[in-house]
Amino acid sequence: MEMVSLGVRKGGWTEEEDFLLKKYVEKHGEGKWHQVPHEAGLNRCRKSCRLRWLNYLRPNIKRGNFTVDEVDLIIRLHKLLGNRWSLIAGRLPGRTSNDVKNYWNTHLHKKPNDQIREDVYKSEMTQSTMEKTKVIRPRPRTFSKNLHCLMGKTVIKDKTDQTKENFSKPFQTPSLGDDDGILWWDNMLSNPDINIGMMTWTNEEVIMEGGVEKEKSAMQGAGRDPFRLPRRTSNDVKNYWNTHLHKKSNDQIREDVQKSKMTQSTMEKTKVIRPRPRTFSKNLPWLMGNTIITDKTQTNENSSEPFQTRSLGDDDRILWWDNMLSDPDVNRGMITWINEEVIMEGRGKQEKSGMQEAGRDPFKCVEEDQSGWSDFFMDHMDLWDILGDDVK
DNA sequence: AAATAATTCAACCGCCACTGT
DNA sequence: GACAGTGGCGGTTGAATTATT
Repeated sequence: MEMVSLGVRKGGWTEEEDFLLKKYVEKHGEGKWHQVPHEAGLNRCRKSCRLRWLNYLRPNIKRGNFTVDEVDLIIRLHKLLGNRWSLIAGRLPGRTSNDVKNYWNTHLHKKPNDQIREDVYKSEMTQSTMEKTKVIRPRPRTFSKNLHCLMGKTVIKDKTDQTKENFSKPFQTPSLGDDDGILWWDNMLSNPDINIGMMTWTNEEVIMEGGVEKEKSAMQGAGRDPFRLPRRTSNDVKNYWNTHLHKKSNDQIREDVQKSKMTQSTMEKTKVIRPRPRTFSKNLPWLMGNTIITDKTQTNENSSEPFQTRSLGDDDRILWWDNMLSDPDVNRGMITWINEEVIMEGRGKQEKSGMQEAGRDPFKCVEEDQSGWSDFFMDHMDLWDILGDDVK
């Protein structure tokens, strides 16, 4: 895992490196990343430092599963913005663009949207075994009909009937086949062309062609080149490699290990921080006999309070898990009025090429004292209606 | 229990836009 | 205008973990 290229460390970060980076950024602030490795005493490239800070060390990063509201917002914003993950993440307090991107790629990209919603909702219900979860819908906001970005638009009612009267209820997934349903909901179906059958010998031959040395390059090539193994995903190929082909070159691998032993022995052993697991298997031996205190469920009554972090005790084996969840300052609440303001303002200012023309962020923040501010606080139009209408 | 498949997510890579010279 | 340095972003990878067979 650990690699050294041109003297710069790669791979997982150690606690020591994290400490150095955090210490440096807290003292000098973000930015000037090219100086960070040298001045912080890190043998890392600037990009690696920046990424580690933004995605992991930065305060207020929100951990844990995405809520129904967050997923809802991701879907809508993705419909609006495409793969502009940083922009989408900017509307999800505490979430990083990497998290959003990963979530999209692993949960949302291949599933029908109604299935996504159902899954997330079920997941939330399951997680809350101690008390029932009340899903808090983002507060519907009202906007002036005179708002420049809304001029001439017809406001479409949310077909799920999520009105002011019932928005605190769990979201009702629109039934399948409801052709009067939410149209924005429908366009994210998975690609039916994916070959889900067994890996054939022919494909194996493709990989094996040319002998062991070519296996690895073919493996990489296949992962990157869709023409190499049509309709096979990189994951298919990877798993096939791991289970069928990898073992065949064990002798070669052992040789390589032997050869590299000399080099490895000179390398300093470091304690790499393992990625945090999202879920635990009930059968994990080190969890046996341990009591897990579940998250405090967020309800209407306590929605203003910070979440209670998971408490797993002092066991060294799970201490790191606790550490990763320990920041109580995370904004776990609903989308804020400011965020909605930002979205609306951005929509109004979009031009044909406005997204790029205006820089990477089409959403310009509006200061409270700027003109037009008060226009936002008006009649009965809610953000969801507007976004839903707009993305049709 | 072992093998296999699927999932997760931190990290890397390459590209692009911007800025200064 | 050309070039280099930098910051930022999205696409992708791959090890580890979990789920399923």
